[in-house]
Amino acid sequence: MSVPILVSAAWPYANAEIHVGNLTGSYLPADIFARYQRLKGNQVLMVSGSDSHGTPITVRADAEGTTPLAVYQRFHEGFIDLFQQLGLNYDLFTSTHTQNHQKVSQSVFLALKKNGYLYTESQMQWYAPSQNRFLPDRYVEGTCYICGYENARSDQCDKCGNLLEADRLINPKSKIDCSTPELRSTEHFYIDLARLQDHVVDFLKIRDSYWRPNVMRQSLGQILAEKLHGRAITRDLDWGIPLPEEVMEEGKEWETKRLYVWFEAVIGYLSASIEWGKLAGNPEAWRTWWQNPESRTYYFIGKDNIPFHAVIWPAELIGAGKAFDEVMGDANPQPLVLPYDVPANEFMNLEGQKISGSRNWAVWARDFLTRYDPDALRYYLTVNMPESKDTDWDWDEFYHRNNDELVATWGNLANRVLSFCNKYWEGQVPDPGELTDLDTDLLKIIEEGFETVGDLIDAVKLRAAAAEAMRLASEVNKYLDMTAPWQQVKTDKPAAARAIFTALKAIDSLKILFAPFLPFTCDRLHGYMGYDGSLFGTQTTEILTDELGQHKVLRYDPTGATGKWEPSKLKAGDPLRQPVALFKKLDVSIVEEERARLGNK
RNA sequence: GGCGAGGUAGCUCAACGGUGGAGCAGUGGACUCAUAAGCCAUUGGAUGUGGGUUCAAAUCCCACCCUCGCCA
Repeated sequence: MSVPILVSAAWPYANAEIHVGNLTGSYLPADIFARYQRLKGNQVLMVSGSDSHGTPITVRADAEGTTPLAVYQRFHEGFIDLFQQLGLNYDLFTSTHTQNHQKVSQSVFLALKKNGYLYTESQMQWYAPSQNRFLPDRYVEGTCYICGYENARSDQCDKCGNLLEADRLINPKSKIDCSTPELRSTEHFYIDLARLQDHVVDFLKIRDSYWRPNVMRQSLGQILAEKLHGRAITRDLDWGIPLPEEVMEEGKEWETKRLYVWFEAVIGYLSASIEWGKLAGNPEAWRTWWQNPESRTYYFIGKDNIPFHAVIWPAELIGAGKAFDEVMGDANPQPLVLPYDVPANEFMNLEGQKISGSRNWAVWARDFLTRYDPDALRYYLTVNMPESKDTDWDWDEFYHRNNDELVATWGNLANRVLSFCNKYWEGQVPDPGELTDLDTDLLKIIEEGFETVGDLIDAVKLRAAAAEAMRLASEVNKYLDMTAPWQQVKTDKPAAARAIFTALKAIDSLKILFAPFLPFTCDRLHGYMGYDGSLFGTQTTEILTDELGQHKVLRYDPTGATGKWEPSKLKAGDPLRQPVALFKKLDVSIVEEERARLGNK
């Protein structure tokens, strides 16, 4: 039975490079999970994209003297480059700056409106007559009316720390042109979360038994403590998604407003699924994951995003419901599937301190890959993944994990057995004759790994799953020491053949157990074991054009993927190839070299 | 100052109500197929401090101390 599984990975915000903490927080666990489910034969759809709207991007564009579009595109292309290098197999990695996403977001907006979950309200906001536009809070500075500090932001003073009432700021100035702004009333749409609260609480209670406690605490716990209240979903800005035409016809003032980025970015999971279907030539395909009660949707995110994915996004889905299909013009409207799990990770620190891009206290992923291999990074980030609490990236630990576990336990195991076999049986799997209990016991232990490792991945306990696979590799090393084929080969070659056959079969199985974590090296090992073709499909990029311009996407082509989550079927006489070491042993000097890079710009 | 997370073997972390574990490091040993890798044995612990609940607490409750983060 094949289950539809939607793997949603957090949308990286397109105004900064990706560091190792971002990877281990959401993108990497999503890929490991998706690869496992693909090997299992489930119907996997893994989607994400660049979050390309919002004030931080306009601020950066202003600072660099360029456009928000250029800022977003530069980082977006960097993300795609990184994800290819690291083997993150998105079925579609797109962007929120597409015509498709715009239409889907507007449809969710209209569906919420149709169901009565939107209302409008006025608020006072700084307006710059010199530019004919409203200014976001962080664009207005002035003198603090409490402490007299001259560069206080309009909403808050960095000197005395007080929250300020915008209309009492002394000598307000626009940060853009130093002109004097004035307060004007502006009207916005709000989502009526108070009226959706009961539905959201029911949704969360059903999932209480299997969600991570930290996620439950920040969703259900928070709601029960503080209640939900309406939240503005539009703002005065020109970079972002305009309101639907139906709304703009209601009044000219709506033409200058955009959807708030927190409201539309999460809709990306839905819009990307729809875009993927169109690209695959099946525009209805998205319904398999979004309208099928059997479908399971997983959202891999960092802890900073919990309220948006565990509360607000479900509220949007509940509030839109069948009306989404109606707005999109479908004759047989169906409700939308709510999140099955939100396995949010905590944060990864770096050498004992919080990662900080501005202080260059970070290990940048693309920079890392110029010196080390992707599987070495994937392994260390997996065994040190912050699944239940913050963890620490430590270069000395990276060095040890790489050399002592990846190289010594697993890589060396594959290498020693393949080399030995090539030496004495001329590159063929030897005929074992009849297996002894010792042999079948080992093979049984390894076969059980497909259950134990698989169950752990299913439960999104990835670090435990990787540790279990490594433990099984250790079992094979023990078996080899017990049988000692290097001695047997001198006195009893059939016995040596039996041991090497058994070890080869175990390694062939371990190759699959490790594949979700270490796809590059497992694919190479697949070749050394004599197979043609690869375990997984291939990644491709494409440039697409729509009314908003061009956007680059990363896609996944499953054609030619031969990997299956099942024990080895290797048999006597199968040909093998000459192995090359799977992993690079690192010199201890890298620890100090890498530490010296930190904090320097 | 408020909120949150955490303090378990030298290091990184599991156990989260029922005899304190793993990996690495350390020590001793046998082996040599392999990237001087692997294997066997073994030394390390008032689970931050003090109280409480319980037949039973690293685990639940309270106070305090320390670390880190977020907000201020």
